[in-house]
Amino acid sequence: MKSVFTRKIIDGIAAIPAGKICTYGIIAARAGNPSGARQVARVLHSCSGKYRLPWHRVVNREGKISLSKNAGYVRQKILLEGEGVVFDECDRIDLDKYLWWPESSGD
DNA sequence: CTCGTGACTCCCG
DNA sequence: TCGGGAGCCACGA
Repeated sequence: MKSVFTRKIIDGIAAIPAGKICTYGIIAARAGNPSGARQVARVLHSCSGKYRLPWHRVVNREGKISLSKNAGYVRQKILLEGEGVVFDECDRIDLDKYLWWPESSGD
């Protein structure tokens, strides 16, 4: 862990249940930085190779995968499909159905 | 310590 | 409505 902010991001991602997804912005906001969506991505990159996080359950605001075909887009899609997540004709995920929200801890 | 970057997001044209 | 540009903030060198 580097900082609490990063830690919260990791914790938030790790808290995403299978078959569900979350967006960078939400995780960043829950971590304490609504504008830190990019940091989430950064953390993901770091954690994906260091920790064991469900990075594949994290998508952008449109519910789509931000990765490139040559990056890991295919792998992420496969992983999600393997968890029961389905993609629409636009390779998108139904945020209304699969978008999961971190625990508000009762706020 | 300073500079650069990035799996994003929002706003203006 | 679609497209491009700038902002954002933490982490690595």
